[in-house]
Amino acid sequence: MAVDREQVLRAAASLLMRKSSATMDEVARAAGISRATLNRQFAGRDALVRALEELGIAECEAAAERAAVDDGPAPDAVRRLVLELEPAAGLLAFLYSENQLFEGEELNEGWARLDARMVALFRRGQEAGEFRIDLSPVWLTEALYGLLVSAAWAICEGRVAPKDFSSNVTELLLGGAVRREK
Amino acid sequence: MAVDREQVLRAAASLLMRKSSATMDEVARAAGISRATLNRQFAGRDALVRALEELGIAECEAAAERAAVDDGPAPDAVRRLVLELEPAAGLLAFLYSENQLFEGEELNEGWARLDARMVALFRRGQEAGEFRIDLSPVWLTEALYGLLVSAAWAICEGRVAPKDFSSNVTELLLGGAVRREK
DNA sequence: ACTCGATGAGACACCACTGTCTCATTTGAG
DNA sequence: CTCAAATGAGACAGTGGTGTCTCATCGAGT
Repeated sequence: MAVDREQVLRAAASLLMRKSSATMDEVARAAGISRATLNRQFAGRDALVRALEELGIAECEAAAERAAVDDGPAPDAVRRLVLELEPAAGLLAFLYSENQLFEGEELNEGWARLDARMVALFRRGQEAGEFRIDLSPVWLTEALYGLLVSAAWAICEGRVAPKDFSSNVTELLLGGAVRREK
Repeated sequence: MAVDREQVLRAAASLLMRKSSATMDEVARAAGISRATLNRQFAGRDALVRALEELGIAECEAAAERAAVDDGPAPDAVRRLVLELEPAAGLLAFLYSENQLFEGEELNEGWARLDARMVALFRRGQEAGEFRIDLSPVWLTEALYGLLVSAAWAICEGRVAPKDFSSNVTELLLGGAVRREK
């Protein structure tokens, strides 16, 4: 009987990704519960969004863990990371558009941890001579987020095939659009 | 005396990029006019957003025109395009997060025109052997938008230097992150 | 069968934002 | 200067979403 909190969060994320202005009533309906129950679990819209933020951070950190981003060649680590991040891309896309979170000058320190991890990954690749040094690790991190969001959106809109998600992001991020002579 | 309509739109875009949920009153204040005047020029928030959309499309098309995206090598055309698109990146970032526009299943045909133009550019590059063919033109177009928005955001947040805007976007989109042997 | 906790449905007041109105003031042209 | 148009400030009700409440129902464990 007890509502599965995480399942509610996933339904909310799935809906809010497509319609960020969805009503609490719509969210509840999408999760298959009543508005009353939704409010019992999350005290207000803010709390729901915060919970989604926490979930997003947790999923990203879990993905980074599974991908073992600190091991092996950096390009391979990026490939593994994107692969593991794919299931969280939709949630990430929602949080990305929710700039309200960062408006309150009080951004969750989880993002800082994640950013630091990503930046370290790209910096490691640069120091190993695998990544070019004229693109800052910070920008590469931002670009990774941007590409993940773009890919999630494009798939959601049906513009690109879901199966191409990770290869699209990885190949563009690492190799770029220009044809390379081997 | 007559309020400069375009100036109002720019102020609105500048504010809404940072706070997409800004009140009409906040928008008016940011534009240096009263709410009454704002409502006299744009009949409601929808009209304002639509006007911003039109402005964004017009700026992108003007940029594509100035960049002469159909002339010369495709990679150079992309470089010129990004360069010309830089002033519109902020507005683009706002519109990008305003998925409401596309929610109403009635997307402005201007976007379709722009998309077609971008897709044609990337396809041209592929057919000339300049771009790799394992990344679809549609995805490259989406990625270009995503990188533009990411760069605009990163600069707005102070994470990357404004002067690196075009090189960051262009170099990553065309060359990727991996170091290349010349 | 009983009971207790959780849920759904609905009602309710509250609040912020919106759109519109009025009126005094300002601006610019003739 | 004079006047008409535009603007700013404020008031006003309407609206949609929110948070809270009550009450009936449901379901699982005893």
